[in-house]
Amino acid sequence: MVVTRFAPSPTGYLHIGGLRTALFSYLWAKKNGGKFVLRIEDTDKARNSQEATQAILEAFEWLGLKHDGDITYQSQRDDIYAKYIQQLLDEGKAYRCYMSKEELTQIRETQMANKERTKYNGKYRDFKGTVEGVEPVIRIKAPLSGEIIVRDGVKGDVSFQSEDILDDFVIARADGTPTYNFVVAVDDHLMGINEVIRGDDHLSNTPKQIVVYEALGFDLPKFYHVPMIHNSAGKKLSKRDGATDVMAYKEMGYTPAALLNFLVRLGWSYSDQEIFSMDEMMELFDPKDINKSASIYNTEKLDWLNAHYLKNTPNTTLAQFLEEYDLVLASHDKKEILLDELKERAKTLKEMAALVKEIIHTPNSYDAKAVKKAFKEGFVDILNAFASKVESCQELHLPNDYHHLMQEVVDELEIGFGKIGQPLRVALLGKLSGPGLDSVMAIIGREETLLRIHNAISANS
RNA sequence: GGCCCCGUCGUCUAGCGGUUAGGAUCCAUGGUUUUCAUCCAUGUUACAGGAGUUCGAUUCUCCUCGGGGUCACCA
Repeated sequence: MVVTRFAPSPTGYLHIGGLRTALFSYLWAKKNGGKFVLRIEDTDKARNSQEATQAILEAFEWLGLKHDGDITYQSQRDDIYAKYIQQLLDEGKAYRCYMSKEELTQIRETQMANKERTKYNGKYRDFKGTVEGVEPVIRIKAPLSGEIIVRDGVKGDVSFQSEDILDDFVIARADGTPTYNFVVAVDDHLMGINEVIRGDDHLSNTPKQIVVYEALGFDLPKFYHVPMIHNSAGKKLSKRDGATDVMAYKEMGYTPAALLNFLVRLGWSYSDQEIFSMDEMMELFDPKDINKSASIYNTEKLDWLNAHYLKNTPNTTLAQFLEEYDLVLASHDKKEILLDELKERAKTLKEMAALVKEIIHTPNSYDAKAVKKAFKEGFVDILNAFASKVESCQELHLPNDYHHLMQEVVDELEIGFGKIGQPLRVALLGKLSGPGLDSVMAIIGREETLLRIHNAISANS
């Protein structure tokens, strides 16, 4: 069974890049009828917070990504890690190192001055005694030479020379807490994770983790290192790059379907297909089709996708989404006409909410340019002619009912459609752009239509 | 700097030795629409450079250049 995982450190909100690797992991597990588990990497007590964990969970909830089983918190597994550390100590695969931080720094500085790579010198590798007054760290015995090959499902086989990249790295700090590369390997194994999909910034950590796997006698999982998402400057996307908080996309009015579709196509493709429902993603996603190169984050396509999904969202769902924007449309008798009209025009839910408000609220001002263009000589007569038709007609419900009245005015006065359309538009909406007027009038109704026409005439003549 | 990864339109990408190098987005133009948007049509734009292998390289190899990642008692 395929078991994948998402393993964030809770130092902030869920970030767009993290969400993408989470999505890839989720899809791959689901496609294979496997499990997608969540592990919170909170071993750094100084930097992580409960709120951050909640923020990540909230984002998952919004997007409908469900993890399987209980969440694993690394902070609650100290005894497990201690056991494996002791095992390595007992087997002579790890040792206590009494080097002071000062001495370590000293060595590093010397190495840097000599333009050598910085590495621990192995001073305590074979040391058996103890040193008074120093709390030791525990280091793992890493191979001094030889080759480590990461068999990566995205990048192919990547070969590292031990002497280039390894030294006896710390697996437990002086205070006894274990370090990242150690716990990742232990937990991935213990949690049964056999397919690791993560950012390629971890590729160079992988040899270290392999050292841990091998020291403990664990089988290696399959690795997939997915390329970074870069900002427009070509650098790794970071929190400084503006909208990287997943929940910010909710506020901006994007739907989960659009965001997920956008992200799945960033670094992955399935021939020419652009639109993927969740079901299609689960059916078609395969990490072997992930791109090798980094992609630049650019939301133009997200806007297009969002607009696409809005057009194809049922009105009842749309009405629910819009409740986030203080719009209660459930009881509006013309909500179908309203939403049908607006979902073709809005790129985001936020925009759509604003458009709804523009229609249902009586305009309290008129755009100056629009007034100049539309309220030319004779407009009062035209509007009055139309208003009297509306007044004399009691049964007006559908856009077509209003359209007929406009047509009659146009025919009787022998004018073009624009002659009535422009002033009527400004009267109804306060500006020269917007949805079809017949629909607008059907939505706001006969009384409101008359009110807006009269308001416009008295304010502008 | 060492090590590692990457390099097709502005952007997301297809391509897996022979293609007029395809799609999407963006942008521009035209059409539809009383307006704006949608929608439809059309168009501009790409294989980083250089050697080699081959009858033939975007595709394989090497070098150069460019970009990125990583080098902690952070994760």
